Amino acid sequence: MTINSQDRLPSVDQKVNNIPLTANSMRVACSQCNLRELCLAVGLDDNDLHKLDDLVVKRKLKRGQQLYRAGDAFEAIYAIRTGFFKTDILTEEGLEQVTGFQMAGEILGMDGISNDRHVCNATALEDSEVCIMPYDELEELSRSIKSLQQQFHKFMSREIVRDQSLMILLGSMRAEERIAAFLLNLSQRMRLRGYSASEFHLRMTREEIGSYLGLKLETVSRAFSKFHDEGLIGVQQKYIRILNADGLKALLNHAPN
Amino acid sequence: MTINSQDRLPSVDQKVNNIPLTANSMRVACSQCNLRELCLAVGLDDNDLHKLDDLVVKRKLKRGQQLYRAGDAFEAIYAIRTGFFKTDILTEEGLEQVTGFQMAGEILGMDGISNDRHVCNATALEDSEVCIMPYDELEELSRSIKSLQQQFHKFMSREIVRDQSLMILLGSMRAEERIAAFLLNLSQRMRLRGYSASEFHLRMTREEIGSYLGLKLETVSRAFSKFHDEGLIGVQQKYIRILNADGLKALLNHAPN
DNA sequence: CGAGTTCTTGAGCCTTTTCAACCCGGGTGG
DNA sequence: CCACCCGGGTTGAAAAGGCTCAAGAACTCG
Repeated sequence: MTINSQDRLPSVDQKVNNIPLTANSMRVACSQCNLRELCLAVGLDDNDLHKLDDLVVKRKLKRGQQLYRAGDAFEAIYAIRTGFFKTDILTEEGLEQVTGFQMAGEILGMDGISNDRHVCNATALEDSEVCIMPYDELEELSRSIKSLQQQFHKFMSREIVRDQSLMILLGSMRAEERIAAFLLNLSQRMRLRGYSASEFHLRMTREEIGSYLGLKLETVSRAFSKFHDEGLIGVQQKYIRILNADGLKALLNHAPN
Repeated sequence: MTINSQDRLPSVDQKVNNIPLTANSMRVACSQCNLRELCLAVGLDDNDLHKLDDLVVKRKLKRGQQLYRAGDAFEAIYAIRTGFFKTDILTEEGLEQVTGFQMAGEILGMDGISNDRHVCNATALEDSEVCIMPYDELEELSRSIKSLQQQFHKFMSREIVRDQSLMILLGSMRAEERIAAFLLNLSQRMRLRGYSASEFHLRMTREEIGSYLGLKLETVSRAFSKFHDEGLIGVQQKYIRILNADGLKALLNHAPN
């Protein structure tokens, strides 16, 4: 069960062959990517897609490998082709705090633009593959391709909005609400990518979930157990089944008290 | 005590007179603005500054007025010339959560880019003045002026980074740490603008502070009182003096336990 | 000057954390 | 091949931090 495959997408594939896909294994064609409707390439025509192709290079990462670290010089942003990442920040006291989990089609690294240095670490939580988009070139290209510019701005703005909903979660929800929201959000993003929305493997530990949600791992574990007992979800370690999505949603709408 | 005045800035003022500043009171010249070193105009040369001038229009707001509301069509972003704003979101349950406080030189409205609708409300907390920058035109102009494009991207990225540090605050600090961090952050931003970093008026209520920091207003009040008793700050309602900034900082670095 | 906010402070309660013990599963090495 | 080890997960009991509720004080604004 993979991403919405090409049948849904405009048939640009015939014209693609002027790009030698095989010659350099690191080369990748946005025009052929089945994620292009999720990614920066949305709305580009064939011609512009090829220009984007020219600056994108691919990189594979093993589970546990870091794509970039806090403090690294900022050189590129990254689109996830396959796999799963977390971003985190080491606080002054040395605790890590997870700031996000990212999956296919999402963009990593935009935090680095502000100071020419990355402010967080990005780590692959499973074997993954990213498209490297050198920032200088992307900036230049987006000056000449209006829809690329617009798309890029939308991605940055979406990141801002995403961060704000996390702020709301952290600022106003109680533990079980946070966890319900987290599961529903994951489920929704899986669906968007054509995977099952009702069962999936968590790629992160309870501790990482807790860090992301501002909770301790024990609290996460307890909430999972409680939801399990109530028949809302099935839990076997990292394997999760959503048994009653409406029940989870009800936890959210209900005022904390 | 106003913003760092023009002595620090390049003397572009002589050439500015081709723009009739007086003719239309709503017209405003970035080239003459003493905030231009903080704002989108950073790094533009005279020529480009004038192009930016052409698209910027000014608007005044009284205390309590809203600049835009959640759901409004997104048409422009706004640079604050003078005054003080909050942004907030109404959650489904009808509670408002404050997502930020903004002051002179900061940009409002970038959340709207992602969906062509604003996702939060922006409200003036004192009489204020903003520069309206119609987004379509700004986008177009930033395709032709590289340093404007770069500056704009940096502002968006800075917003992402800012949101992430708030996430860390909300996710890993205890009440007193949050409040110490909040005061130090305000103080720092006042200093950047040439105001006193050690005494200022809070423009927001305890409830708004609490909402922003994920705390109840009583908790905010208690922390203020405690800091006061410890000689860290002076508090008289909204008038705050920072008496021992290092003492406040020490609260942060100290691991929660 | 009075009404309505906003702020402060106290007491008790509730949620989440802390600390600790234990379990489970998968690898490793004897 | 089994014993052991170790990281990750679960569960319980006690402690703590922040919240709720409530009353009263201080300030603001018409």
